Amino acid sequence: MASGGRRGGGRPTLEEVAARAGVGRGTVSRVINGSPRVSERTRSLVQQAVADLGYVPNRAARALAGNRADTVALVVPETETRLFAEPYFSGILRGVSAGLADHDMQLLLTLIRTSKERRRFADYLAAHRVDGVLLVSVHGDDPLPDLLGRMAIPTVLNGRRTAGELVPYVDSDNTGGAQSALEHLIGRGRRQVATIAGPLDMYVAHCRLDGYRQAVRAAGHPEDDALVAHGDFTEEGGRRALRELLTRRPALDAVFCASDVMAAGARQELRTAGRRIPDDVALVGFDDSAIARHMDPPLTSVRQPIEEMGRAMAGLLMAQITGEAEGGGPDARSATGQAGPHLVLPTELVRRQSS
Amino acid sequence: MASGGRRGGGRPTLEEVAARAGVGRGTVSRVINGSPRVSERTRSLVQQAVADLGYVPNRAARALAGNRADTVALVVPETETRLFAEPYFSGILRGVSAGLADHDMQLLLTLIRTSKERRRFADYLAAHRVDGVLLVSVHGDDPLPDLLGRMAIPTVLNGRRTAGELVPYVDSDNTGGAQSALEHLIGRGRRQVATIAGPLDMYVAHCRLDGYRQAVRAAGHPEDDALVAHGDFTEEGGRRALRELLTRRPALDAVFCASDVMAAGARQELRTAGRRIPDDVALVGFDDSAIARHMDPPLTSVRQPIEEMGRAMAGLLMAQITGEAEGGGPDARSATGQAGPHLVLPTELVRRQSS
DNA sequence: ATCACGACTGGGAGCGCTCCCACCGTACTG
DNA sequence: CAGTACGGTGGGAGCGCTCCCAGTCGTGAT
Repeated sequence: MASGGRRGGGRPTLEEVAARAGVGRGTVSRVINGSPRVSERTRSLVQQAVADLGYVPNRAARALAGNRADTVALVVPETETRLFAEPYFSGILRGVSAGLADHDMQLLLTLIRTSKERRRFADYLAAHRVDGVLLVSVHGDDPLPDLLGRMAIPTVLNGRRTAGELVPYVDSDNTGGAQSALEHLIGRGRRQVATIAGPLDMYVAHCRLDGYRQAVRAAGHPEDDALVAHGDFTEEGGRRALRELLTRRPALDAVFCASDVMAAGARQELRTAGRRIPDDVALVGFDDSAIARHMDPPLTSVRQPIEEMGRAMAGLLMAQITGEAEGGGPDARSATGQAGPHLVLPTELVRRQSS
Repeated sequence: MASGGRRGGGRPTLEEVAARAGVGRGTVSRVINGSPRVSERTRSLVQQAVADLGYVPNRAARALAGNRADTVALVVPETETRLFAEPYFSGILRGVSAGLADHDMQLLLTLIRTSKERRRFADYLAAHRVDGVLLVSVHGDDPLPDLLGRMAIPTVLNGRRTAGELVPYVDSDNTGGAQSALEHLIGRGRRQVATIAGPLDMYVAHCRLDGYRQAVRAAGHPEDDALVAHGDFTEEGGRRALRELLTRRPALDAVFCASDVMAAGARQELRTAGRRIPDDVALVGFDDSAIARHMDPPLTSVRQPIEEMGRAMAGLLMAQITGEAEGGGPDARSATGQAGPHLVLPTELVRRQSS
């Protein structure tokens, strides 16, 4: 009576498909998994049976027998509220999802709230619940990437922690993006271009500041540290930084902000100070978020190819999982403790009325 | 030596824990799953062994043997770009994740890209062995919820499709939110309050328009259909709708928009028309998104308790899965045509300078 | 002391799949 | 014409767990 599964009422099993096709279990498995060691005739026989029965392999059984999971985890530290307010996260998600779909991989989403959860997460992984991990928004001091490395779990970071990142990663060209913003500003005749940089313990902030400096130097402008202020990627930080800048260099005629949110803060402060945008001061942000489009005036900003980054992350991870050497990485190899494969995607300046 | 599992080298199994604790496999299982039919002494013995060995149950094995998955899927139609541009989605995600964490459930994220994928989705679910499904942003004509119902897969919707929604859902009080916005506007002396409603094939748009109408009526204002325009929740739609309104009722002194994005479009058009906000025309949006905070002037908007909605969805789903609602709950069966359990959470008006 | 009856406990029987080895026939080879 | 490769195939042996049925043991009633 109560034989058979209770829920999902009797989906066909491998064995049933085999019986129907008049072959053995092993053969069906081979067909399902695309093994070449099956004759064409048998293959189509099996495929017919699969179609007839509407057979779909049972993931749990597969995972158990195959010692794998067909699942990758996307790990997000929830403390990163910044992340959540932006389309950034959604874009990554989208790209990852698209990149994974081609491989019939599931996407497990893990928000890490507390350090307790972080510890528990290692156990999760240990229990073989995922074949690989994608890490979003890792800080320089995050032990997770290295932990994963030690456990030999394929990992890909979104953005590197330091210049010499060893774990495979996908990043956007932050330095280049900042440079293009500066070239744009300088090209339009701005002489005193200030910048509101992010906190330097974040590598991404470092890069953007670097791009700023390089462009200033390349243009032959004097390098003036008084034109550099730091924010914490928040609006309030942007406001504070702009007040500093205005105090130190009242004659500045352009500000490059390391994020749109800080630019929004800067804009408010500029208006308060009676400066017109872009007439008196040109403003450029970074991220090309919704804020940029809706700001008044609309904000020129550096766009990252977010969705592509997600897709690239999925690709890099799959390459690791399937063990391919993968010709995707331009220079680096994951061979011998050297830098793993990585991708740095180009950014693009989106010009709007603020500059 | 190299015997045992190939990857993640030999995590302890139930059997090993049993051996160490000097008990049987079944007993360990009982302890792990919190069965009461274990003596206190044995329990602590087992717990000690679990701790010593760092045992973590293998999900795949559990899923296979127990015919369940300890996993729920969050399904998002990717066509809803609107969803992705907003913190809405992230908020839901956050709430769901939090609500699920208490139950040790995994969150599987599924973006549905094409209608082909949508059709295959049933198989997908069956094969992937999901214990329940959370559906975000379902349209009125979406067959998925009913399909899931027929397959007896626990489901919770985010927002209902129609007034008489049969599938369990969590929604916010859209009608009430619109009402509070209108009361606010009318309370501040606005006489000709227009609205930019959403497309009426979306129930949420219906509700917000309803709230508008009810409040207008309650205030004793004349019901003027010329004060109602429709947008499609996009910025351009908002612009177009506002132009219509301005043509029909040049003397309007307030606009309630069914979304912040449409409000952003309306704002641009108002400015183009030389109307000052809020002096000439007060503007109120819905969603309290990032745009609202950064708009110029900052936009008064109706906030939904997004994260709580996510949490509530998780809770409702878990109740279904564990069977708490499956006979004892309020009209649990959706198959019988009764309304399933649901929750409608209150909204809150966030006042800013635009009104 | 005997019996019945719970409270606990051990372990067999799978869940549906992959892995892998033995095996089959056939087409070559020497 | 035996010998030797193979491409191709069937099915046994688990993967680590849950379910469930027999025990085993104490206890109270008779």
